[in-house]
Amino acid sequence: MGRAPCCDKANVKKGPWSPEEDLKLKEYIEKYGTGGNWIALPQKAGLKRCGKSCRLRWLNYLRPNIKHGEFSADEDRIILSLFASIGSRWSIIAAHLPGRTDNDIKNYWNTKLKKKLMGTLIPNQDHRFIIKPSPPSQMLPPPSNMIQQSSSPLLLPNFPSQPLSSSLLYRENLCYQPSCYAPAKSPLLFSGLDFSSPTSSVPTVSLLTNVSYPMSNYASDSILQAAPGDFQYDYSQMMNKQERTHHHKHLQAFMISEESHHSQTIGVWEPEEKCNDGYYGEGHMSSSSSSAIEYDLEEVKRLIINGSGSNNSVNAISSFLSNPLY
DNA sequence: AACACCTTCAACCGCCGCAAT
DNA sequence: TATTGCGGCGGTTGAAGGTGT
Repeated sequence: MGRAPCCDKANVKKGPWSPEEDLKLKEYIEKYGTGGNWIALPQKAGLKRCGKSCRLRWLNYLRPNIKHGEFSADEDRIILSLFASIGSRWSIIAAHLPGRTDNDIKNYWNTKLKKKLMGTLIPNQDHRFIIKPSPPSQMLPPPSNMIQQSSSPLLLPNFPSQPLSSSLLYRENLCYQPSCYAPAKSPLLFSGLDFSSPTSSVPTVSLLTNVSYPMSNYASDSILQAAPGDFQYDYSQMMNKQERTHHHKHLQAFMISEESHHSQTIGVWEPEEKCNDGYYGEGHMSSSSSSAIEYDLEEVKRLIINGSGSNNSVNAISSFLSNPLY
């Protein structure tokens, strides 16, 4: 049996809202609130609209302190960083941008930001993409054990030749996703990476992500990783249990050492099923390594708070945004 | 000026999670 | 435990305006 419609489709108005309707809705909500029942609201407010439509209109347009207009560079940075971390979870991203709605950010991403990003990539003959190199003056010296030592652009395997759908990067678990946002000049980008090997056990470098998930098909199963300057999100707020179980069956935590530029295993998480508080964190580390992750996460937090120059996430996005080719 | 194509973004659609029953 | 209904979310659509030819 299908669900009953939330309203009588035949008797509700659709399409753009008139100023009169806006006024009615605004005045009603300011006077009585939503009453926790959007379905009943339109009738009470004298509107021939679906409750969902009223809710959307209020949240995206009428409610106080909505910010319209151009997105700032800072907002760009936040969106990019969060998208790299959590994908197209617009409501979560919107929560980090006061005055912006998820719809706004989604539209902005789909119409502008994504294109800016694509503008930094150059397709070559075999449908791979390369990152436009930054001017030499901005290049940092590469680490000694860097896989790609040349000054030529970094090759990204199998980058989709189709325009990116809003959630493709996340959903396809593209291991090179963070590099899309990173300027080629970042040494960490190259550290210990072998993007070309589907079976490589070397995790991707999580440049912009906080603690990234899920990990790629190219890396070994689901790998959770952190980079210096990254910070820990409570992913229990971002994924439901089913998702977590799916993505984190055999969790491993990695720390990318900025000094040595190679991956270093610092702990292995127990399978998610064993977790009972819905939080991926210290409590679930195997005992032999729990202190390691605790210390490192604290260190990571400290780096963020102190802004001690190791904040690769921020630096990478800043570099990306300040790249003259951007 | 007229037409075609492109871009933007408000609004809709359908699905999901969760609380109430 | 199963069902129902609502709020919330992300993906998609299509009208309107902009731009190019």
